[in-house]
Amino acid sequence: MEILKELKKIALFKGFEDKELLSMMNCFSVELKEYEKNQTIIEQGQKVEKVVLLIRGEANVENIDIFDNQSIILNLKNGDFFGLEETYADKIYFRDSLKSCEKTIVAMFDKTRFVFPCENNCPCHQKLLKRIINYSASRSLMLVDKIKHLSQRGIKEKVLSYLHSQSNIAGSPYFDIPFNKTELANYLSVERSALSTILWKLKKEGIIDFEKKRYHIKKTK
Amino acid sequence: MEILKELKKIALFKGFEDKELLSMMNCFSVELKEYEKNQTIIEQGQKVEKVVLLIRGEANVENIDIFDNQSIILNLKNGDFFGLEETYADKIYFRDSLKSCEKTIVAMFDKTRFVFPCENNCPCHQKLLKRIINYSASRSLMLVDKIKHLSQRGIKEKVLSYLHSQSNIAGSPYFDIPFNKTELANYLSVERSALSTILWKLKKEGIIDFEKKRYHIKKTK
DNA sequence: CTCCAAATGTTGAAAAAACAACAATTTTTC
DNA sequence: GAAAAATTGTTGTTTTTTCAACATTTGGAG
Repeated sequence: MEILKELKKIALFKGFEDKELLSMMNCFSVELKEYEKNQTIIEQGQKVEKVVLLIRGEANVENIDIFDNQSIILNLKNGDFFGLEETYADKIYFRDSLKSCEKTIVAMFDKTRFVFPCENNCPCHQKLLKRIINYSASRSLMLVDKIKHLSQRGIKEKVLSYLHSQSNIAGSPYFDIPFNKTELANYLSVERSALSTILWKLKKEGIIDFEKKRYHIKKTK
Repeated sequence: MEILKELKKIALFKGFEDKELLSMMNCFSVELKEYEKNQTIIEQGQKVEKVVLLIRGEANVENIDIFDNQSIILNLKNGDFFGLEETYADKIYFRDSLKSCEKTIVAMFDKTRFVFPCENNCPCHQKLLKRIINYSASRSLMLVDKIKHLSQRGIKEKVLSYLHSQSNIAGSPYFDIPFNKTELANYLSVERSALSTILWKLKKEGIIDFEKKRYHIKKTK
């Protein structure tokens, strides 16, 4: 079965046997769905009924605020969840939308299984729970990181803060980021054209280098 | 014992019996500590060895960034954890500091117990785990909220986004916030004097009202 | 290959925020 | 309750960002 291979690639299911995965999929009534580029997977305001796991592709968590402006909150890749926090925190409605950036495959999990583990006490729940906690904790830390970037006063500081953090995650001064320039401006919540100007200024000053989505931090600080 | 009464007030331990609490405290080698105003409870860069639970008082999560600027990431109250995410995400060092804003009592939990539940499979772990997940998930959602405020382009939009969200949490147009003006500016990462000007402008326009830490949203949108 | 659309870069003017310095007010401390 | 310290408000100047409009480049789709 094709899907099992995909699932096993995801950190959350590392080391799971085919049998375990199948029982898990049955237990959570997993439903696979496929989306084209720029489709809405979950709409802001919708009821929290499913937990979405990105199997393949890429999607953005987006929000329309009280002033009717749209912003990208997060970028999700395969292995990422959407709706996990809402489920565990007993939220009724989604406050953000999930939109595919490209051809995307997701697994829809029945939310109730996350809240009430199955009667037959299937072992996958125990195993999963620990990983889910780890996942949720990591996500929190990532959000704190984003807060740190957004808290920077100027565009220069914001983008350098972000690039340093990406470099740390990659463990190298050379790294790819998941955004093009327009999306990066959106992520950092700054004017695209101003970001463009500043990136080139930093390049000319020999502080960074970039080409498409690949960046290089030449000078630390 | 005084401490048991304090613990029972905390949402995390609601419904726990004295016996359970005592066994839990023993199991986690809980150590109580008291801090005066403006003391450093945990210093950025320190090793993650304890999980801190605020029992009484108030503390800020603060960070000094790569440009040596300090900012308040979060404000913690009784019932809030510090270090939980780092523990579950297997981080080695703290990337933020925890500083008391007033006289504060904290419980220091041995981190290893969070990672490896005790051999005797004590029931408190099971019970706690579920609540910890709920806590962690709620925190994530709160962080996403903060991101939404910081993503606003102008000071006016930032502060209104924050006040609306506080009003929602309180479930009323009248509500208290945990910050004075200086701290609010810090939290929203804007210039204090500029924030002051804008708050008064909003007041004169009849959009909001405020007095000390109490605010009132008069017009929605 | 050509055309079209999207992404990216550039510029100048307008708006907003930061900064700095100081006045007024409130809170704390002795 | 007076003095000191911290918080808050005010103002003018400087700097930065946004905004708007357009040029250039890139990346498909046919």
